[in-house]
Amino acid sequence: MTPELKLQPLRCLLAILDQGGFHAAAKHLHRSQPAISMAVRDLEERLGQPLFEKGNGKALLTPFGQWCAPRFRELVAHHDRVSRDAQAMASHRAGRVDIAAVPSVASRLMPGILASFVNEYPGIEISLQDGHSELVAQMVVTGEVELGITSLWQPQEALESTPLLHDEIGVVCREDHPLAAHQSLHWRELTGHALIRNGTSRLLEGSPAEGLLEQSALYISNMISLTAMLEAGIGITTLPRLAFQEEHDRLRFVPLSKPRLERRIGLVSRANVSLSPAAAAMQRHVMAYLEDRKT
Amino acid sequence: MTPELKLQPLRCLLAILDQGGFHAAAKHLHRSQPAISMAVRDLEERLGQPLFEKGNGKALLTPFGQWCAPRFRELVAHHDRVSRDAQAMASHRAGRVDIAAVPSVASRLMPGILASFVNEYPGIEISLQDGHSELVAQMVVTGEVELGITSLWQPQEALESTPLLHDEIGVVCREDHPLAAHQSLHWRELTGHALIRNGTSRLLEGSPAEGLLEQSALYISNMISLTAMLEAGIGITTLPRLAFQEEHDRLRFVPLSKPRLERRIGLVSRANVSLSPAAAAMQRHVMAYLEDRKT
DNA sequence: ATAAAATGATCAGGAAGACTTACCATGACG
DNA sequence: CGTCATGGTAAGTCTTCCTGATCATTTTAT
Repeated sequence: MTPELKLQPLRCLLAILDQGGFHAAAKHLHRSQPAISMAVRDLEERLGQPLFEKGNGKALLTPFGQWCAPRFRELVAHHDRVSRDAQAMASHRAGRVDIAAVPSVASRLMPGILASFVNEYPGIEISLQDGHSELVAQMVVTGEVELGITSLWQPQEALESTPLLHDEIGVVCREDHPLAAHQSLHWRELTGHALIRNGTSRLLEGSPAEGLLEQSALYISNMISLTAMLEAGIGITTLPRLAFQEEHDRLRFVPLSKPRLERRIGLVSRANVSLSPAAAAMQRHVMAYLEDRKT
Repeated sequence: MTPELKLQPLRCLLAILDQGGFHAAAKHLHRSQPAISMAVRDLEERLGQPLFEKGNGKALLTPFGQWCAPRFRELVAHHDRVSRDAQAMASHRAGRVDIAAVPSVASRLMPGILASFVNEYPGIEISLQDGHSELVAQMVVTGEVELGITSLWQPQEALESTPLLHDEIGVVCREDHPLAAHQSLHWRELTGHALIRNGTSRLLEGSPAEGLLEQSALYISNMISLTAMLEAGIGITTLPRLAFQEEHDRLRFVPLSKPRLERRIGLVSRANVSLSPAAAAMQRHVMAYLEDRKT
């Protein structure tokens, strides 16, 4: 019923109009002149009406042709737009990645990563949000974000993860605290000191130091508040090194050596679902960036 | 640089999505299944990115594919429209308009409009379908129809709209309902009465009467069912006047005066795309018809 | 007026592409 | 463990499309 108008003949028609003749159009399209003739005839047959006035030697549109031409032009333009956009999307020159990361990574690692990424892929839109590790994992599972950077808790069915770096756990206290002078600490040395729990405290769970958590009466989730409490000398806390702001001159970070604890930070994405081109580029970039940085 | 996307492979892709599998698509397109596979592979090669997830047995789009699919669908729809229009024009049927309208307009306004239109333009084919307001807008955007008559929700980028008329919102209840005797109503007077929500209830959102919706336990989308519920005295509802069938002798329409609410009905078409002659004629006709009718 | 040039149309042959038939690999299910 | 579904692959056939040569007609130049 409705004939299938192929794009090439339409392009021929438009080229004839733009270039002002069959021969010129042929040259413009890098085709031979008969090809143009045939394309036009094919179109005319499909539509059941002549597009060009016959008889006189010149290329002149029929009224029907005049009616068709702008629509054909629009259609071809539409095609080119779609094709170009898809091409741009496929080759990472456009697109969008949504990322979630735990706060420490978001504030200390991502700025550098994103700076070099936007430099390399200027067309890609990026959205970064932070949340605690389980929230990050959940956002990846639900598809709210495509990539997550978070603690590798335990292998989850729906997630695919790549380890990125190890982050050592240590004790944070004020510089004048008795523990501040140590080079490293055994967990027993913490007993008796007021311990403030925070969002990363669950990293102690399952280790010999787990018992310490039960003695702790304070839980502070906000990092700013936590820092203020530590500076006020209200107690000590445990943090991964990455989450400790090393610039703080009144606070000290002392690694826990027995047990030596660390969280493994990794890049997670949904399993069995391939990433968008933009997200794949981001994934490669993150991994390359951290690989470089290790050396 | 920009690959030439042929239409047939695009159709294959869409058929796979719509029919839910390669085999089903093949049957639908009267092709063999390998042809579909090859078409998809051809597309993927041109774009440089896979469109379908490999490995698992099911036909699942990659994110890139999900991004592409709606654009491809739009492009194919555009082609079909151009092809159909040209075909119609070639066969002296002078044209064709596809219109979508919200149900109230389709049932109460369009009969009169179309009656006079076919009288004036006997050669033009008309197709009218109805759907809720967002569906109408979407059909215009995708090019499934050229003209839409719908609630002007908020100005949309891809759409061009012309206001046609204002449609007052009111309360509909049975004639023996306590509210039926009023000439107009303040929204507070509705509290305590069982309110049935319907497809037009979102018109109350953002107004003082919005709170009423939360008390409502019933949502009925079908107008016939809604009328039956009202006649049974199960509750009251709000409707634009145009959606209320004035012939109903057991139901009453009482305007809401505080707040006075109205939906603006308008004629929408795609922006930056010229209408077919037939659609342009229809657009002029609709506007003239309603201008006449106001007086 | 006549030759020269340019227009588009036509035809046969060949290269490229698309479709089909037949067969293969894999995963779900009883 | 076999059966049925999925989609992927390979070789052969057929169609489509393009080219090169040639023709008919009109326009232009001498």
